[in-house]
Amino acid sequence: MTDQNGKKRVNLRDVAKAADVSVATVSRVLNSPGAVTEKTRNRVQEVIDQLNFVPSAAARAINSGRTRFVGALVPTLDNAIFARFLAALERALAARQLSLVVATTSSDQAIEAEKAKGLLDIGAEGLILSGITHSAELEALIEHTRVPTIATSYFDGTCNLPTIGYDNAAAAQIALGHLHDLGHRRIAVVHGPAQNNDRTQDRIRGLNAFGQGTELSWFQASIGLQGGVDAARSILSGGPMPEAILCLSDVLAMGLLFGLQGQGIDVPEDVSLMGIDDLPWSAVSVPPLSTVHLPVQRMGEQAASALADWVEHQNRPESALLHAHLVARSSTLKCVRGE
Amino acid sequence: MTDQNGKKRVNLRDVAKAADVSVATVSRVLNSPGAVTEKTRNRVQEVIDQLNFVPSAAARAINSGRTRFVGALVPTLDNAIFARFLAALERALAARQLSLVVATTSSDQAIEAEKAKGLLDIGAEGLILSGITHSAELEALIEHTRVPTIATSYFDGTCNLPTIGYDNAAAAQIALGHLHDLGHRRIAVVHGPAQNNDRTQDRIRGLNAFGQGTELSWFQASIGLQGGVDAARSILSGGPMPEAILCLSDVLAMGLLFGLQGQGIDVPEDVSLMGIDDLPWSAVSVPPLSTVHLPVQRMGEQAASALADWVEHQNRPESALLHAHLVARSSTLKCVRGE
DNA sequence: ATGAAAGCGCTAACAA
DNA sequence: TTGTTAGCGCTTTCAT
Repeated sequence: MTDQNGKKRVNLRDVAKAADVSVATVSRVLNSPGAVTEKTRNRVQEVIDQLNFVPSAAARAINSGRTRFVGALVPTLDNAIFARFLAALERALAARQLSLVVATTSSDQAIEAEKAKGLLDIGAEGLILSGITHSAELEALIEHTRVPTIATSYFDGTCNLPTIGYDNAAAAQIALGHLHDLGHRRIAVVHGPAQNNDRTQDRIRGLNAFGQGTELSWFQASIGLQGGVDAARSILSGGPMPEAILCLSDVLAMGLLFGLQGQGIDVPEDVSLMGIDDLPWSAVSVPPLSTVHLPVQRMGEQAASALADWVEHQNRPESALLHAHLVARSSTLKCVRGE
Repeated sequence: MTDQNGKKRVNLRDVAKAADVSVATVSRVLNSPGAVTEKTRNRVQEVIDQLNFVPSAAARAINSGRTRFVGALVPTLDNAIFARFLAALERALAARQLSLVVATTSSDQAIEAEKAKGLLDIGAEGLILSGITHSAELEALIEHTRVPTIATSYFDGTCNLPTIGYDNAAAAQIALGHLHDLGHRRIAVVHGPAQNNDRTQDRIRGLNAFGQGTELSWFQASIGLQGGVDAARSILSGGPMPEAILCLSDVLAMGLLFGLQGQGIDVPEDVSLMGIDDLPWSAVSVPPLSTVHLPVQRMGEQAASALADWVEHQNRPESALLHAHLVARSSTLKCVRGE
């Protein structure tokens, strides 16, 4: 291979020649230094440094079958929750000498399958997915290639794939439980598109199973901040004001907060507001947002170490449940009925 | 190479044998289909599909020198401005059959250099950097390997590297100009750590050059939202209230907004507030934030196409200046002096 | 402990 | 148009 400029890259043979050893020996000092005399090893290493030799990843991959990179498929980078997850994932992977190739799916299973195939085609040794619901093609692809794959943001001990994540239904129930404890019963629930999002579906399922005399009204918002803002309008124009609003994500809650404030509604005096995620801004908004903390950073770290271990030592990990917990701040207040 | 399971992957030879042609012919239908009879081509293609053959990226890379991926180095994923940029970049690269490997630098030049080297070692064909200030090692690395590299978020026609970005000094001046037009003179400027951030340095430089009777007081905030919140406290306790506050990023402005509101200060009645970036939330906050729109999505697209063209056709791109523009919303108000 | 040599899967001359 | 064959840079037996 020649560089784009023209002078060829230093290769094993060059090093071997310069160090007056065989290519095998050079290869050894690279891969199993213990199998080489210290004297030889030092000499070779010196030449390597001097010649600025970097083994070709491609050639190495072709022989060892290892490419040292994995792929992650997330719905979007435009939501801090995924960005935070990926940041932690990338950091933890890098510590294990693995690179991360990121692909976004726009929550579209067809795109997801296509990009996953693309990642595998270019040699990804493992895959990180979001959620456990995927297209038949993707499932077949994983089944067929047996590529180490971990589903995240979702916990399901019975899933074919190892899952590392939280119990979304429980997280939603924690939120609703908090509102319930404060005495709220008539609660508006705002969620994003549930169609292709099993995390959202699960949260909805969790709320429906909650019971305890709660009276839930449902609002589906479009994705992102603006969806929350619009939902505020829907809620305000859609009959009596609920006692509390539960958003199934912090981004939505932020939109709601702004939407309500824009209409002169005070949170939490006029209505309690809750989110799920615990993004950085939730701690500092005015009022600070009560929410359910989802341990996405830990999820990133655990997914990284589990996938690394699977890829390197064929240890298929067990699913891991990460605990979500309530973060009660001041956007929720005890319910005072009949003013 | 055998798969992690054990059955070996289908290779060119298998296909050739099954289709009863030579490996060269199979290679041709893959790479220059025009050079093969339609009849042969179809037959081979059929076998390829049937055997589910996927060419080995590593083997291809070793011969062609192409790996079809590039690396991007950003300070963090934890700021929407970079996440948005990367999202656009990834999308545009994918459209050109290039994958994106993301690495974060924490705004540390040593980490940046190290990760850049790692990316090159694994075969990155091109690099996207943030800003134009980098460690000597990284500059030497780029110089030496001649790897196509584009600096973003910064425009500098005289830079060694092609830059694709906006004029940070001008962007800051647009913001200050807006405040000036509204009659504000005593203005607090809040910026993040400038040490390793040439974008911030440039914005500061731009403001210093503005003149026109403005009286700037400077506040350095720590990174992120919390930095903005803290800065609000500093400003409030640090002497007379300024007429306006100019934040050198929207994240900081958001922190400021919350910090001020938390102290009972009304924006924009008590003080005008401005940001730079134009993140999604800026349009919907209460009040909506006046800011300077930085075209990061377009930057992602342009960087992708420029880098792709460079990598594929050795066309080194010219630097491109993307225009930032004022987005006046309601967080800024005409200055009323002496109440 | 070291070396020689046989591939890994593919591309690209060169021949036919 | 198609086939033969020589590598690409490395790892890995198998000898020595």
